[in-house]
Amino acid sequence: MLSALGPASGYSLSKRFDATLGHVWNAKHSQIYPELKRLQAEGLIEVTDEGARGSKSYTITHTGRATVSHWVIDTEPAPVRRNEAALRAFLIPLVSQDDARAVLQREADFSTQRIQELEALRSTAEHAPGHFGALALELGIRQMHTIRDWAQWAIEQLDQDTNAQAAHRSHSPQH
Amino acid sequence: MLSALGPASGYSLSKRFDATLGHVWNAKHSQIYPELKRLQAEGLIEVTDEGARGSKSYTITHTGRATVSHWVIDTEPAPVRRNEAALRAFLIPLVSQDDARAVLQREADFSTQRIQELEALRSTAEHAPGHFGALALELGIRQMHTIRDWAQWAIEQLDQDTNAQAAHRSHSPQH
DNA sequence: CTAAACATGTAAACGGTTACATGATTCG
DNA sequence: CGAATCATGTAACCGTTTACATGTTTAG
Repeated sequence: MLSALGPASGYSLSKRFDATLGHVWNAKHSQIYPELKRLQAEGLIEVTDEGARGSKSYTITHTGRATVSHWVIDTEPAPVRRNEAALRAFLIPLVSQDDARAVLQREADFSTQRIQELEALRSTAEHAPGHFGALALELGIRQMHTIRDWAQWAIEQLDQDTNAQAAHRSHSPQH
Repeated sequence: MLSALGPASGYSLSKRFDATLGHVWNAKHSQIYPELKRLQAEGLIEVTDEGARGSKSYTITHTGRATVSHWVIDTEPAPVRRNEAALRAFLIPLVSQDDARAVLQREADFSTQRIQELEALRSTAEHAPGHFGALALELGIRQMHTIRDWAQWAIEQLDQDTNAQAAHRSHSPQH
């Protein structure tokens, strides 16, 4: 984050996480402060200013920037292995048809809400095309659309299964 | 998993994670064995059979099944807070245009490969419509499509930006 | 004056991964 | 007979969250 958005104190990094990066990667202040010390000890960042109320401004070093670039370029994509929405989907057959519909509808509603929040962000200056976060924000929005569409599709599937079974019963009522 | 796919030993659960649920939620045997003991102590599962080589077959109890259903129905969706693809996207402006293109292309290629793997799964009996895993698999496939499409869109964006800047330079060459 | 915001830290606990460790059975 | 597979466990470590803890400055 220091490499992308410039120098900051632990406190303002924490605010940046809440505002900008939170939907992509998050960190609490209790993780940030020790991490800043560790990065400083490794020479990847340095204290460049000390302001009011004991605040310290950290700036990324040349080595630090190189390390981040290297990570971006050389890290190979890995499949996500913690997908809570999909886990619930996996277990859906355990619950009643009505409960299943409700669960999926809640997922769809939640996504709709997130889409609105993220699209509001998109019109801010920091997320203009070419800026840090613009690509990530676009991906976030698309992923929310995907979950919403999937949930609506899944509800239709449930209903079709029900109708198909009902139709089958009415055609062969004795079996 | 015991509630969805029936009784299993720690070893076979580990195999099931590798085969079926891995792309959604994963667990290693070192996590599974202690967890089975914990769930047993809480009365959510029980040992129903002891086979060869000291293998123990665990079955979900009535309470266990109720607990899982309750979790599925009552857990509200939470925004994902660890999205490595999006994090890389966020940091893309740090690297050169060529490197950026390569990173995005790798992401697209990786997704294409995953799509093929997951679609191969879809034609298996366990993933037929209405079965455990069918909805989750569909979501997984759609999410991979989303990343692939997004990466391709992002590459186009990069190229358009370059062209626009080149055009701008050629129209006002002195500035 | 006091509540909110600014600002920084530490400790305990938890979930998960990696590595260590052991032994039984089957297949070639 | 030896390698692969079946089968179960523990220990150390790491990243993260929750809770604890403290002090300063600003705005109403």
